[in-house]
Amino acid sequence: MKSEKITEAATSRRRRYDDACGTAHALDLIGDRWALLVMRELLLGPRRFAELRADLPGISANVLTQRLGELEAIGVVVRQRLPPPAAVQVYALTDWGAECEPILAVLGRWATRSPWHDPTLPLSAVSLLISFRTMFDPARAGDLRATIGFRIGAGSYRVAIAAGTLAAERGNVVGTDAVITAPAPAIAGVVYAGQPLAGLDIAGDAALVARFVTLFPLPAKVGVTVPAAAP
Amino acid sequence: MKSEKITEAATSRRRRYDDACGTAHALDLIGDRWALLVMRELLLGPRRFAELRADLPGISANVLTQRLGELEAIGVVVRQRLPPPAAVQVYALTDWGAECEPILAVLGRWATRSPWHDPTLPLSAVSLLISFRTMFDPARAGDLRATIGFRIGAGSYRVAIAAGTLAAERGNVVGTDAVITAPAPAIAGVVYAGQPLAGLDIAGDAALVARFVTLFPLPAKVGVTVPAAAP
DNA sequence: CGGCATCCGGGAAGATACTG
DNA sequence: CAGTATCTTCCCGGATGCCG
Repeated sequence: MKSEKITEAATSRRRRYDDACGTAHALDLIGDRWALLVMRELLLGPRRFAELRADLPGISANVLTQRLGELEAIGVVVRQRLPPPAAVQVYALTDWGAECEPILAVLGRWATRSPWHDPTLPLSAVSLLISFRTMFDPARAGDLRATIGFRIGAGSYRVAIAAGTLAAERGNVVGTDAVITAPAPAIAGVVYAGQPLAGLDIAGDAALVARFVTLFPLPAKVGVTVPAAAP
Repeated sequence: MKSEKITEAATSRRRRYDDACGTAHALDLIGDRWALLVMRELLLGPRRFAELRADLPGISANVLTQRLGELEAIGVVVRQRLPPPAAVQVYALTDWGAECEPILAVLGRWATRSPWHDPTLPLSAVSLLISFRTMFDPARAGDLRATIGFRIGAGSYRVAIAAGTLAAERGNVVGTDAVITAPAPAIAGVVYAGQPLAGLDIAGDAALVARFVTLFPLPAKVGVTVPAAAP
């Protein structure tokens, strides 16, 4: 019964591009609305249904259920039941699913050039951390070596910079050089919209944080050359 | 009047993600059905409406009209009227629009690992040429230096390989070391599905073509570990 | 023929309420 | 908390027709 559903969802989708192009096939697999954003929210580790719903503003429960089922059917997401006592169900990316990160990175970099991109909209913690991976500029970091902890809502994360590389992951903040406690949009406002550092709760090396927030330059906006109608 | 339509289409779309994440904004801009594939068809130069429709199997005229209008409104496509005598209208990518190529490349590479990817489906000439850019393996090319011409339907293209780089563009085939005349799916079948070279019409250096078709290895398929239902 | 508007049917997405 | 059921909205796709 379940296997029928798997093959049905994976192979005989109603609306598909009949195209050998890999791009078209990718869109057949993960081109549905919300699909890529669900995968984004799983990039830093397994999540529960309610967490996903809370961090995907505007998704409805039935659509989330449907997307998770389809992503599971194509082998991008697996459903895991944690062992007792915490016998809750979580969703995780498969290895192949996790390989979607370059897709998110390239899409994000392309879109930050858009004249309509608004970095002050709501933002999930995972989005922020992944954006650090995407937008990190090794040249600006130079030989900086530091770790910074983040407390965002109920979650904690750590970012390590060393030898021109950046690692961002879920984890506790003990032993980091500085700890930032703030909502994700507030941090994004400082890093990506030039808002003052004063809005953040910073513990530890404040000078380090002041430098950290300069390591993620946005590409130049495309000129507002939207073709106007000829008079 | 036109400007109203522009701001309407670009800023007040009905169904949008309220998310500062760059990926989400990219999907707001070019996440609609067919949008990326329309951009793909323009990557090798301006095209006319009927050409686009012919190379996007299954798109309907009104959807193509709508997509082109939206892509124009956001500044990704421009409409050009060629000067007389060939006073026809063509659609072209803007500079920003052309920067979508890494998106197509990354999506395509990710999807070729799919167990359901079928390289024998229909394929447009542009898709094939762009796939050469995406899948080219410099290590396999070594110090090969060659040019190959393609006659696909009514169009002609040329691929130049030198110093471990590949260039693929529209252009005539004169002066190339070999010329392949065949439909795009037939060429794709040889390069990506291991079909015999015999099916292609080859003029010039046949040994070069035999090597050329080995320069585009596909990544390993993901194991068929689609989670089965527990018995 | 090229491009666009309009109408219609089907189906996916969105919102809300409800259940184990 | 983790979904399911139901209803509405609206996008996609196909057909037709208008107009240059």
